[in-house]
Amino acid sequence: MVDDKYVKKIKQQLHAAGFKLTPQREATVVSLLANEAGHLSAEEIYLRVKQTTPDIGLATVYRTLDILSELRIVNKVSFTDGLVRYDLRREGAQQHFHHHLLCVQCGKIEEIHEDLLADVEQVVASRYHFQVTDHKLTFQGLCADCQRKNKNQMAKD
Amino acid sequence: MVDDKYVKKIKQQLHAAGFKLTPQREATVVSLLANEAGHLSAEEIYLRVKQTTPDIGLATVYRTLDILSELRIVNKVSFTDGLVRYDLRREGAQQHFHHHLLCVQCGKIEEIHEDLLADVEQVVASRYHFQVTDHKLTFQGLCADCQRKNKNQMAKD
DNA sequence: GTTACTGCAAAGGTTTTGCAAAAAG
DNA sequence: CTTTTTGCAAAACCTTTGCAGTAAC
Repeated sequence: MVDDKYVKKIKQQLHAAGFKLTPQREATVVSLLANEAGHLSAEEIYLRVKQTTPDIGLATVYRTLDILSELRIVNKVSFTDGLVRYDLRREGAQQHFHHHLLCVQCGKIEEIHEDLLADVEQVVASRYHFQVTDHKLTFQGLCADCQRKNKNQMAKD
Repeated sequence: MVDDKYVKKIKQQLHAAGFKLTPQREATVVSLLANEAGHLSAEEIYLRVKQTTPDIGLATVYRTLDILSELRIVNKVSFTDGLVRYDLRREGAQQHFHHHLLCVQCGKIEEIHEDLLADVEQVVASRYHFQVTDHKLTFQGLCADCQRKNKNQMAKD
């Protein structure tokens, strides 16, 4: 299911940073890799990991996510519901160029894996003397589904 | 100190939406207007309002911020520390075009009041059929100060 | 007068921490 | 063997809620 190469690579990164390779950490990494969609909260990740590793504790998941975050293997993202969510940084084209579309009506979060900000980062660097290492971009609005629903609703009224 | 016109306008908006104009709400609005920098957490706003209105409660500040947020007078923003912060939406050029530069070293948050995303929003609308009403853009990296500090530090080593 | 609003304290939810036991290297 | 890591429970945190009293309209 999950590409073993990624798991190995992340294990190497952990090892290189002096962390021990415990089953709990591996299970968490595997679980993150298995979840394509991303944007899971710590609790959601915990529930998933628990399916394969039932005796893991929530605190361990938090601690593992902190480590993965520190090693820049996952990104912390935060919308306005006061919950921190975690995204795996994937290889290649997707790694740095990853934006969100948050529907204000149904709450769905879509992802864009396309670099829309290359030009903008240039501007920021030169005009504001700010050395950009990463960015977070979220658009709020209406997803295609909700636009359609609203149109149908209006037709009824 | 604070431009009275803005206070009046916001009071009108509250009134129009059927809310009562209490001293606590006015004090909160005045305090938000007095703080140019923005990005304050509920607690920070509470402490500021308390200076002029000592017997206000934290819950009231939360409730007021909820109302102001609902009326789109303030924006909720959230960085990765799990705290919700509030930004006053100002008039004119600044209202929709407001991005953040977060320094990962010193934690300072700078603002850009310039629309960098007009083109990008066009792309999102047409390519992803997503109707954008708002956006949140944060760049992480090193501010000019920290870049300089790091350079000096390296010279020493 | 009615209704909405307030402060307080208690409850709710998420995240962190202390600690003794267990496991990794 | 030493050091890190774990699970649990308790604590710490931010935010919301219930309620009786108060203030706005």
